[in-house]
Amino acid sequence: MTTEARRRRASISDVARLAGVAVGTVSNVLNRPEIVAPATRARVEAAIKEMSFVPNGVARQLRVGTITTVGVVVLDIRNPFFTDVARGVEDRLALADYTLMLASSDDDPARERKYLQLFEQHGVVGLLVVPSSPDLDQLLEIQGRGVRVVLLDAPAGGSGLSSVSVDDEAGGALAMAHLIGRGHTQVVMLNGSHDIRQCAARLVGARRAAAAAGLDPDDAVHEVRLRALDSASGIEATLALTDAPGGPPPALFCVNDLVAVGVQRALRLRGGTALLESVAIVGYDDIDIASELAVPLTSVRQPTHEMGYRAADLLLAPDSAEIEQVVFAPELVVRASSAR
Amino acid sequence: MTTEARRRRASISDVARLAGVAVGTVSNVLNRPEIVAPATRARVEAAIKEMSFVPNGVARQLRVGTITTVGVVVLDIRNPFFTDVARGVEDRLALADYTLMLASSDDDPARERKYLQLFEQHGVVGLLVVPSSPDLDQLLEIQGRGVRVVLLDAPAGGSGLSSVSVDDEAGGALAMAHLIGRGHTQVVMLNGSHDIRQCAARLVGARRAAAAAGLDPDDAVHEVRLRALDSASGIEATLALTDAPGGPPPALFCVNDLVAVGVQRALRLRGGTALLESVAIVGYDDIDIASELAVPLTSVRQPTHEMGYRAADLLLAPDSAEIEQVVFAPELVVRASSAR
DNA sequence: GTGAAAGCGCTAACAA
DNA sequence: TTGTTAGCGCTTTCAC
Repeated sequence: MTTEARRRRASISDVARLAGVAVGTVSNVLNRPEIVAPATRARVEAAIKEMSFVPNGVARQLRVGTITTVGVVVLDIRNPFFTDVARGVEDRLALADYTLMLASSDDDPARERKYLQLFEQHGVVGLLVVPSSPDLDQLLEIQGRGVRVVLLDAPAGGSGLSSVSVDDEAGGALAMAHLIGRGHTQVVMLNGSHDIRQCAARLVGARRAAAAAGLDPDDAVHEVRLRALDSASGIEATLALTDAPGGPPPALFCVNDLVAVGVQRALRLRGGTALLESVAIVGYDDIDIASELAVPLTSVRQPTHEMGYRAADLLLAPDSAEIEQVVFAPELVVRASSAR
Repeated sequence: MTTEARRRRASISDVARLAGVAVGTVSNVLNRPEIVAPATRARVEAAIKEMSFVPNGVARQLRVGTITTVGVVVLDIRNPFFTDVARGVEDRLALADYTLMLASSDDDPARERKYLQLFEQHGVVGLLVVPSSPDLDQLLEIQGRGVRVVLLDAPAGGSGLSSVSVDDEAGGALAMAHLIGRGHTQVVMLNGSHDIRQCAARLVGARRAAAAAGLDPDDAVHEVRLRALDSASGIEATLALTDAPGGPPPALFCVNDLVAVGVQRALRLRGGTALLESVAIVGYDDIDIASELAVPLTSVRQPTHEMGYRAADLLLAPDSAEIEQVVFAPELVVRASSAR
């Protein structure tokens, strides 16, 4: 009643008092309006409007226990690959009238932990995560507490988690085999940290393809480690390579398209279109603009939308605590960057 | 104690019982471990581990009332412009040890409503939103209930909300003036729905620039409405334009770079590089790959990261319920697509 | 059809 | 230092 009363958000009991009914009745008009008498209902609704009352979802959730939100944690929100996957998740979730909340771990296990904890504490019904480290303990624990967890873009192996991923070794092999088919026997792979599973696996695949072609993997694929998987790192590494005594390598396999974009920029910076056209480049992800680059990019395509969709599917599946591993196959899309 | 007991998640009182202490003590080891005796603390910690207890964040929040999460709602999560802004937000938030949760409204006011409601019910401390409609009522209401709200990429005008935006009219004018400077007196603007403020404003700016150059706006800028702001729509519209009697227009102003990417693809589809090089194209946003397209794209750059950072700044500002409008200036980046 | 009251899991006084 | 207890705002029996 004092002026300071206006500071606090109205609660259900404030509404009840104003309408002259019990809190239970207000709750009823909120949740089962049909069972309350029209007259009281009108009174309550008026009171709700009057106080601009919004039910406290936190309290509701505490009482009811569940919520229809799914948390998604990806490595990098600026990478179209992940947002495309997220879109697939969202599309599937929408069918079931669930909502999605997204967070980006930035490849940092500490941030990942934090977000997982945050989501769990918020009571999400499930978690879709692109793990930033091979350590699945936290996820296993979370699953143990009844939250449904599905690994995204990483195979769960025998860990006890469901997962949806793409065969990265196959993708690496596809890229390397293609380059070898074009006559390259020495390729530089611009790769990320091996702590990132995808990076390690793509290298393994590339080496396997080299071996399969009768080459010595150690000689055929030379790895350069990037400190991040974006175009800036691609520029940096390519500049260094180009300025080194041997000059730029004749063939480059980039662990993702963003890096390849940086490579193209750096090559053009140093030697214009001529230099750019003289090196074979293969990227990974086949993001939207791969086909529109200065030199359209050969890339390994992954079924992003489908991955997200399928992962959400698994998440939403009937309680059958069935653990399932879905592995999609990548596909090589050949364009000018490697096809001269 | 029965087998069914393992079904439910352990609560603080379960832990207390197992450790032989009071719930308050468990709460203390959780929140102020230093004030509890080492011996009891050890006992409690053992019990916590034993039961794999995770505090119920929902209950905590209900009790404590607040939380350090900020909700961000953007129009399209796949548009790099928005994710770059989100990154700016995140960087600022991290400084204050706040976390960000992201959702995409997909330009759909109904979805926006839903997410805003979800975030509010989850008790976020603040909301950063790129509004999908000019109707700010819901946001005003939310702010009225004590949640801090800052508009992103839209000026709040006199509505009573704070906002961080870029002058879209100026951006449209920049693009148009440039094209006029290149000798074009007829430009087609590939635009989105005028319900999207940015789209409407950029057109206004373009017309203003035409008028300023002594041209008749109605004649100089011909608008084509896209149904979405992505490359697919750009392709579709450009194909239609190109196949029409007059052929493709000599100058195109795209409301964003994604659309411009589609334009380039469509032109190449119809007339190869020759056709592509014959039309002047200006995009908007200057996304990362604008400079790496087949024909590097002239584009209007917006300070994305800074926008997000500043918006989060406003959100986090001391309770001084100061309403503030920040407007950044756009900048034209000229590249080959318009510079022949 | 409506009211009263218990309790979801937790924190913060306050007592002991 | 530790225990007890009152509520945070809501839903849901169970009476009336």
